[in-house]
Formats: sequence, C-alpha cells, structure tokens
Amino acid sequence: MANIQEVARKAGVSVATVSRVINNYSGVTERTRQKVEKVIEELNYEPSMLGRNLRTLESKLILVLIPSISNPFYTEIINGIEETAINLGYNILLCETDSNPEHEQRYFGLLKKRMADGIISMDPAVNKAKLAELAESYPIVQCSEYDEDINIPYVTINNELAAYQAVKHLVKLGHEKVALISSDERYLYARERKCGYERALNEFGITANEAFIYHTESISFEYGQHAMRKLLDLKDRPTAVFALSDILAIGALKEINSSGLLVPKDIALIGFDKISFSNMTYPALTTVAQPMFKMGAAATNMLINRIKGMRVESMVMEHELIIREST
Amino acid sequence: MANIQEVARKAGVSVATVSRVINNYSGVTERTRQKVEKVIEELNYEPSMLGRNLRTLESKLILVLIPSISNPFYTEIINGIEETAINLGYNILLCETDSNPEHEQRYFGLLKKRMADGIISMDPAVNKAKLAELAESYPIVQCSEYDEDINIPYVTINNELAAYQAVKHLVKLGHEKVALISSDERYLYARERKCGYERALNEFGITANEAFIYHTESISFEYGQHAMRKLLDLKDRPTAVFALSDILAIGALKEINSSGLLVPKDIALIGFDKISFSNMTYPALTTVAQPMFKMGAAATNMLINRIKGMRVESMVMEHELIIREST
DNA sequence: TTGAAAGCGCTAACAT
DNA sequence: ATGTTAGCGCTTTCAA
Repeated sequence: MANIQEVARKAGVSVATVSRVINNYSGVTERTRQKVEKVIEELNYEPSMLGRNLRTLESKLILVLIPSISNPFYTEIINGIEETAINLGYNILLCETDSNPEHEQRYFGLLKKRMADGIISMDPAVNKAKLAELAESYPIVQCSEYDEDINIPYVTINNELAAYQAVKHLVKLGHEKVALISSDERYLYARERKCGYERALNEFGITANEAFIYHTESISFEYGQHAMRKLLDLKDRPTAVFALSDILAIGALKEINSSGLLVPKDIALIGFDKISFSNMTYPALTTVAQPMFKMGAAATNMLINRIKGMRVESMVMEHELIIREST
Repeated sequence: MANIQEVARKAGVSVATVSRVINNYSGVTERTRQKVEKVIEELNYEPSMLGRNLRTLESKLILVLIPSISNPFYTEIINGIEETAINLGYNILLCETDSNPEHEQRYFGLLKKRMADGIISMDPAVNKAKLAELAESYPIVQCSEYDEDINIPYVTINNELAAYQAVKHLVKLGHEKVALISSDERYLYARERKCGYERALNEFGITANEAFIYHTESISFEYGQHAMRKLLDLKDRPTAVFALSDILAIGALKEINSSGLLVPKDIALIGFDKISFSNMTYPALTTVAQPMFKMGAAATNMLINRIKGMRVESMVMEHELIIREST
C-alpha cells in the first residue's frame, strides 16, 4: 500500500506536488502531472481518506436518522439523499434508531467524535431537545418529519392540505361516512393530517363522527388491521376510510377482504405515502405521493451547505393525490 | 472542541495518560484516572475518531453491498449485520449498487482509499472476478448470494433443499401441475432452487412440464404479474405455483386475484424469503424463511475476524418452510 | 505508573 | 511551478 511519500520519491517531486495532482489543483505543468500520474498508476496508489480526513478535519460522512430500515416509506428519500451526497463527495451512514433514545444517543456521539459531519433527521420520535442542543454546534436538517419550535431547517410537504384533498376526493365520490385511521398524535404529521380530514368534512357540512376516528398505538400493518376491525364492528359503519399511511391502509385492506367485503365497492380506501407496495395490493391503493426523492435531495443539499457554513432556508414541497383502484 | 492535549494540560498529565484513560487501559492509578475523567467531563471532551483512525490505520466502517435498498429481502439481514457490527465497535455503510458496475467500482474504491475496513457482499450481480481480486488484499465475505468458485468465505442456506421441501409440500397437497416462476439463472440461488423443484417433482414421478417453468427478466413485482398471466393463459394451466421470491409471488397473487380466481382454492402459491409483506397479502403467503438476522450476524462476525487477521470458515444455515394461507 | 516523542498520510501556508 | 515544513489528534514504543 503505497503512500504519498513513495509516489513523490519515485516521481522525483515533492509530496505537495503529488497532493496537487490528486486533488486536480491548477498550477502544475502538464509534464509534471503526467510524470506523477504515471507513478500513481505504477504503484497502484490510492490516497488514504484517513490522512486526508484528519488533515481537513472532516469525515465526508452524513448520518441519516430513521426509525427503522424496514419501513418502505424511507427508501425513496434515502435514494435521493444518497445520490446527492455521492455527487457532492459524501457517503451516508444509515442510522436506525428504533425510536430508542440510547441508539439515538449513540449516533449523536458519532457526530461529536467527528465520525460524521452532519445529520439528516427523519425520525419523528427523535428527542427534539437534544437535537436542538446538538444543532447549536453541528450541522443538522430535518426531513419529512420536523418540529417548527426548534430552530433547525427542514424540508416537508403541506400535510394538512394533502389530507384535505384526499378526504375531499372521498366526499366528492359521495361518501359521507368517512373514517380516519390515525396514528399517535404526538407526531406533527398525524395532527396536521387530522386537521385536513376535519376541514374537508366541515366544508361539506358533514359532522365528524368521533367513532370514525381511530388512533393506533403503532404504525405497523397489524394496527391497521385492528383499527379496521373496530370500524367494521360499528353498527353504523363507514363507507370510506382515510388511513394516515399506506402500511395502515394495507392492514385495513386485508381486514376488509377478510370480512368478505370489497374495495372500493363496499368501502373506499385511501392511504398516504405511495410506497411501492401500495401498487401491489389488490386493488391498488389510492394514495398521496410525496416527492420523496426530491425531498431527500433537497435535505442533503441543505445539510452540505450548512456543513460549508452557509445559512439555509426551510422548504415545503408539492404533493400529489394518486387515484387508483381503491376509490 | 477540546482535544487530547488540552485535557492533558488541564489535568496535569501527559497525553499518553489521557489516551490510557479513554481507552480503559490498565496501569493508571485510580487517583490519576479520576483526575483525568474530571477534566474530560469539564471540557466536554470527545476523542476524535479522525485522529484515532489515522493512527490505527482503520476506519471502523464496513461496506454492505446490496443491489437495492428497496428490496425488503435485505432488511432483516441488515439488522443482523448492524447489531453485530455496533457491538464490535463498527458502523456500516449501506451501498446500493443498482447492479451497476460503476457504482460497484466506486464502493470498491472506498475500500482501497481506506474509508472502510471490509466488505459484506450481498449483491448477486457483483463482478465476481473483481471481488475475488479485491479479496486478495482486503477482508471480504459473501452473504446469502455467493460463488463457490472464488475463494471468499460465505454464509448461505441450502437453496436446493428448501425449494425441494416447498414443492414437496405442494405435491403432498395433491398438486401435480406445479409451475415455477424463476428469475435469471445467472444467479446461483435460481439454479439451485430450480434443481430442488425438479427433484421434488421427479421423486413423485411427475414429469416437469417445460411450459410450467417461466423465467422472468427481473425480480420485481411486475414480472411476477406478467409471469402469472402467461401461466394462466396456458390451455392446461397449473394448479400450484412456486415463485422464487415473495415479491414475484405477490405479483403472481395480484394477477390471480385480478382474474377472478382464488388462492389457494383455484391455485396454491408459495413464495420464498418471508419478507414482512408476505404476511400482509390476502391470503398470507406460504413461504420459506431464511434465518436472515442470524445470517447477517454471522457474516459480520466472519468479516471482523478477517479484519483482525484470522481465518474463517464458510457456513450453511437452517431454513424453514412457513405454511400459511396460500397453500 | 507516567512521560517524551515519533509518526500514521495527508493538506496548505509559506518560501523559493 | 515546485518544494519545505508544520501539524491535524491520536496511539504506542521506549525510557524513566
């Protein structure tokens, strides 16, 4: 494993010149450059990031905090983050918090130990206070899930409007008995989407029926099934359901099918997120698409700008209602 | 951001002693240790991985090569890798190759540039020749997908036996017309599973019908749909289908449902992998479970042992047929 | 038990 | 246009 010294010696130049060549700096004659490049080739020299990183005091690594890697909601965002990061010379460290404060703490430690240059947080359960404190010393941006109260830039969509449009779509289809399968209202997106749901109903003079609003304890599939079971057990059951996420909607769908009812004939169903599986169900889910890839890309650009010391502005991106077979 | 020098000065000791304390070395008096720890606390000192990594010539990072992060097949393996890596003081860099040689090349470069200490390859489309060459200089292990011809340790399951058992299950249920939805036979697992399929049929005196074997071009959902369409269009159509992966099976399931047929009444269906979504379909898929988490953990232990210079042995782990609603 | 000092591989300020 | 040199923050050898 050759190092910069050996290259310099063998090429008959100084290490500074070799450094200039490998970093493509100007001010090296073509002749010298070629001489150095030839030796680099011969020795199979690869510059060590370890030396460079210590010298420049950066790791070229970005932490991406997500609750769980198995949640397909994050995959497209991660793709957006990754592509952008790579283009800008960074790599990403995917950090699963499992909504566990200890794991979170461990990843924060990685930042303090200079193992990473910044954080993109997508974890709705993150400790906002700790994140805010950390943000005073380190570059951090929030993506998708965010908290307005803490002073950390974010990229998100208008959840209230998206939910409003989804429910309006159901109402326009003739549904008056529209249920909501919501998750924990500790999360901002849940509160916002519920507002949109209520606004749509109010606008059409429909009184929101409390029995039609179900809060799940967790966002996993089984809880969608369970919620739907409860809604189907009502003497006066809903004719349409808006689920806060595709995963919950897919759980609901399975429960509806198991009851021998048909979607959308007996019950219309809308999800949220447009995860890839929302297209694989029978019938395919109507859902709300977030511009995942772009959101990830934007968050990454923001973070890297912060790393470089620039100020950045939060942004709200456009969503889209995707009407498919389930409504 | 305090460094080790400041801590040493403020504590009135040498940097060597501070280093001993932060690394929990013996041979430091309790009095000295406490003095140093007090100063570390006061200065909020966090040792820099950058300095340590250069000094020890390691990055404490492991590359995990997967074709795509959106394939749920990998999530549990990754969890196993991650947990084990963290326990041993490593972090993982998830690398999506998209089966693109350029991306692959880029990740190999990360290893050469000392940005990572080793590779766990799970990419069936990886360039085996390049991987083998790299393995001569760097620690590498293969997980799940492997190539016996190159001298790189691997952890896998007995794919032939698993497929044999799955198909045998179908035959015992009375099915004689069992179709196979296979993927590209360039991949070892596809060839092995096909062997198992044929062995099971042969054992029961059933002649494999060439028309019942369909090779998809890609492993995504839509190709499962398409394959099933072709199988349904046969004048003499199969009564059972063994798909090489759950994703293909889920595509097949959607196509069967769309045709107004019922699973398992009209057609029985088996997948492979036990991805989380295989339980969310209606009906839930019968499938073959690989011990994903354990495989990831084992691969990681093997890799880290290699990094430490030890020799390691390949291993074959146990699978399990999970009988659910679709058969 | 503790300290002094070298050095990991690189970049960049400064000198020529 | 090129070279000399200091030093990023740490670990580790050797000496005391």
